[in-house]
Amino acid sequence: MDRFVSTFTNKIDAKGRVSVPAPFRAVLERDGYASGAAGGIYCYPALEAPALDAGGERLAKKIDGLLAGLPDYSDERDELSVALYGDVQVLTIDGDGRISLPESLRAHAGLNSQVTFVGLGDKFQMWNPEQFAERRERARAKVHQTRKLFGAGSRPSEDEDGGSEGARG
Amino acid sequence: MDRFVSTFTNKIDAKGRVSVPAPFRAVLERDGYASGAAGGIYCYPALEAPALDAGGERLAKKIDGLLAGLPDYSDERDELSVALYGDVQVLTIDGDGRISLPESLRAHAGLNSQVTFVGLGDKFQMWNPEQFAERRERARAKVHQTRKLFGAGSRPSEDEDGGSEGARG
DNA sequence: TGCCATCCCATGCGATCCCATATGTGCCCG
DNA sequence: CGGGCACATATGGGATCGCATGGGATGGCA
Repeated sequence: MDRFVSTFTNKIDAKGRVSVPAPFRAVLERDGYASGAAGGIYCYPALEAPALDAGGERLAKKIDGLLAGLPDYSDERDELSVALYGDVQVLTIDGDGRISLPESLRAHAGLNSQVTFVGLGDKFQMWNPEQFAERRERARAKVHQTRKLFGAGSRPSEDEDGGSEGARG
Repeated sequence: MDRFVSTFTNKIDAKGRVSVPAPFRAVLERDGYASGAAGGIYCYPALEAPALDAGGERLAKKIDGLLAGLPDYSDERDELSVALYGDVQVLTIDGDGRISLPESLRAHAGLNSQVTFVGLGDKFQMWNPEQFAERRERARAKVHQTRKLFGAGSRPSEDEDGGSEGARG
């Protein structure tokens, strides 16, 4: 597997450390992260949410690509550069698969005792569990509506609930 | 055969494990699932039914397809990703053809002692047997009615036989 | 020299693997 | 044509491994 999927909630211990979910670590290793050695997790405050974005090399390259698409000295690029690179922290995973989150990052996401890791494919996010619960509800509602858009065009009978009666051949 | 068809009902054991019907396993293997190795079953709560949707690589690609059209760092994409990837669990099939269902998934589908596997072609669903029975009754009634509209009332009572399509009793 | 970050070790719990068993099915042989 | 044997599947239980988590030790930096 090579994508970040599903969600996990882990504890922050007294020293500010938190275990990175094992499946995510596996993805990071495939993504060029040499466990215990050089490399690291790129982590920065999410632009529009009280959460942290994080990922490996692939994420770093994506950010580069995003900036590359903008004219060199545009305001937009400067803003994005500052917003993205400016707050990036390179986190290292210790021998036990844990990272320690700097205070500045914890503050942005409102992290105190627990962290919810949310897989988003190319990257993952770290949330305060409660705030994430809200966000998830919104996201679900949105998918609901988006799905109808998709379903309308393609195969109306194949998706979701109507399918149960298709069991018999 | 390369599609999920028919229905099977298996037990959940004390550890929360349940056997994936052998025919479904066969489909999964053709779909890129390397038994015992990397890969897995992608499983998430169905949006409009108390059931779980599940499938192999083909299903995963479908999910990717939904996101493919959206710009990389838009808020919209993040939101969709949360709902799509965030709720997905990657289940691994053990050496005996069983998966173990996490509590979060079991809760959504109301699964306790038994699971009804329902083939839907590209994917399959997992239901609480009782809830599925209800759902099927409604569906059957609907079909009946629809048939009358078409004037195809040729075999009004013989069709469904109330069969015991479950693998075992 | 004191504080902070990293590393190492210990532990409990849950997940995974492996083996055993029963039952049903298909096949082969008589 | 019928009985028995071999195989596959589903299911239960025990053993083992990995992961998350807590605490102590060690080294670097101020």
